[in-house]
Amino acid sequence: MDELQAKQQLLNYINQRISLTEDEQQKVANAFQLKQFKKKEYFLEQGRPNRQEAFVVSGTFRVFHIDNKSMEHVLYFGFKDWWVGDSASFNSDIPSFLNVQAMEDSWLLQIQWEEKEKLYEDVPKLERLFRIITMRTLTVLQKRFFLTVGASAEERYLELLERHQGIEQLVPQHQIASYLGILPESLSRMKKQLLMKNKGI
Amino acid sequence: MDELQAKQQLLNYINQRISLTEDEQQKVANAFQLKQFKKKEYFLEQGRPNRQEAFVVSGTFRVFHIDNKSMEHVLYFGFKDWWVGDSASFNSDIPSFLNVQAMEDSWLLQIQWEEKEKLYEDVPKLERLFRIITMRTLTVLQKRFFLTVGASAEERYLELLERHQGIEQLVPQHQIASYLGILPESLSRMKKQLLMKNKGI
DNA sequence: CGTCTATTTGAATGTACTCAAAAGCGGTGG
DNA sequence: CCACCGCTTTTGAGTACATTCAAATAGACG
Repeated sequence: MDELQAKQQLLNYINQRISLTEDEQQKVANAFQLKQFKKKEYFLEQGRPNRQEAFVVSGTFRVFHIDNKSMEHVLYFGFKDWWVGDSASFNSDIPSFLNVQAMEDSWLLQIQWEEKEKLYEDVPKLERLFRIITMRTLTVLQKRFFLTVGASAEERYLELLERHQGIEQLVPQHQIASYLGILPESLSRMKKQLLMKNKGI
Repeated sequence: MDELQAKQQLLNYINQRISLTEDEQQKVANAFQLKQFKKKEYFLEQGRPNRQEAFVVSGTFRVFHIDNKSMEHVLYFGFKDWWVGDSASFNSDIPSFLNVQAMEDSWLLQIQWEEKEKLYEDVPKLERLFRIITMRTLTVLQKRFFLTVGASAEERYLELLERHQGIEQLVPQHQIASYLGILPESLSRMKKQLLMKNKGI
C-alpha cells in the first residue's frame, strides 16, 4: 500500500464534500499516518483510553462492544472510506467503549487527537465537514435503533441484505447475527425457514 | 414567557460551551424565534418535510417514531435546554422520521434551516459547537443502543430511573414503557415483580 | 491430516407479547 | 360536589419468538 495513494484516497473523499486549496490538502495529508492492520489485530480496544480515530483505506473492520454478560454486539462494519473510532474516548481520557478489529489484512489512515485539533485550527472548513459527517452517522444510528426495537429479527436480516449486498460473502455468519442482535443459532434457524418459504413459493 | 429571557437562556447555554462577542450573541438571538406549544401540540410530525429545529426553553417534549406496525417508540424526552428536531429532515427535504410533541404547555426557540445556515456563515464558531453537540448526542444514542440490545428490560428500567431521577413524576408510565421498548402491560408486571423482590429483602 | 472454529440441529425454557377484561385515576359538566 | 367518561394501569391466560444448553456436522487453516 502506497502512502501517497492512500492519502489521495482520503483527499478524494474530502473533495467530494468540500473544496480545499492545495495548501489545505497538504495539511490534511500531513496530519494522518498510514498503518497496516493484520487480520484480527485491534485498532481500538474496549476499556483502554484512546485518542485516535481513523479512515479506512482498504480492508474491513468490525466495530463492536462487549456487554457485562460478555456478549459481543457489532455496531457496524467499517469498509473502505468509512471512519472508525470511539468519539467519546477520542475527545477525552474516557476509556473506549468500543472495539475496532480488522477482519482481514487492512490499512488505516489514523490521526491523533492533538493533530486533529491542530488541523481544525489550520483548516476551519473541516469543522463543518465533520459536523455534517457526524450528523449523517447519527441519522444512520437512529434508523438502526428504530429497526432494532420495531422490527423482527427476520425483517432486520432482510433489510441488511438489501442495504448491504454481498455482505454474506464478506462477513462470517455469526458476526452478522451479532450485528442483528441475535444468536448464531437463531440466525441459522431463520435462514432455514426463509429457504423453506422461498421453496414453497 | 418573556422572549428576551428565553434568548438569554439560550445564550447562557452557548456561553457555557464557547465564547461569543456581543455582536455574535445578537446574531444568534435574532436567528431564533420563541413559540409556545400547548400540551399534545406537535412541533414535528412524521412524514412531513420539515426544515426547522428547536431549543427547549421550558416544558417537556417526547421525540418518537411510529413504525410500520403502528407502534410508537420514544427516542428521548426533551427537557429544558435540550435540542429537538430531525437532523435528516432539517438538512434536506426528506420527510421527517420523527415526531416531536409537547407533553405539557411548553416553549421552544425555533430556527429555520436557512437562518441556521446564515448563522453558520456569520458566526463560524458555531460549526464547532454543533459538531461537538452532535458528537455527544451520538455517544448517548450509542450507549442507548447497546443497552437496548445487551440488557434486559428490567436493567434498562433501573438504569433509566438512576440516570433520570424523578422521571416517573414527569412522564406517564406507558411512555416510559415505550422508551424502554416494551409494552405498558410488561412494565406494569415488571414493577410488581420489583416490589416483591424488595419486600423479600 | 488433525485441530480449532463455525454452522446446523434438537429439546426445553423464558421473557415479553397478544388479547381480554377489570380496576384505578383524573378531569369535565351537570 | 359528585357522577360520569375516557384514559391509564393492573391482572389473567395463552402464545410466540428467540434463548439456553447440548451435541453433531461442516469447514478452514496450519
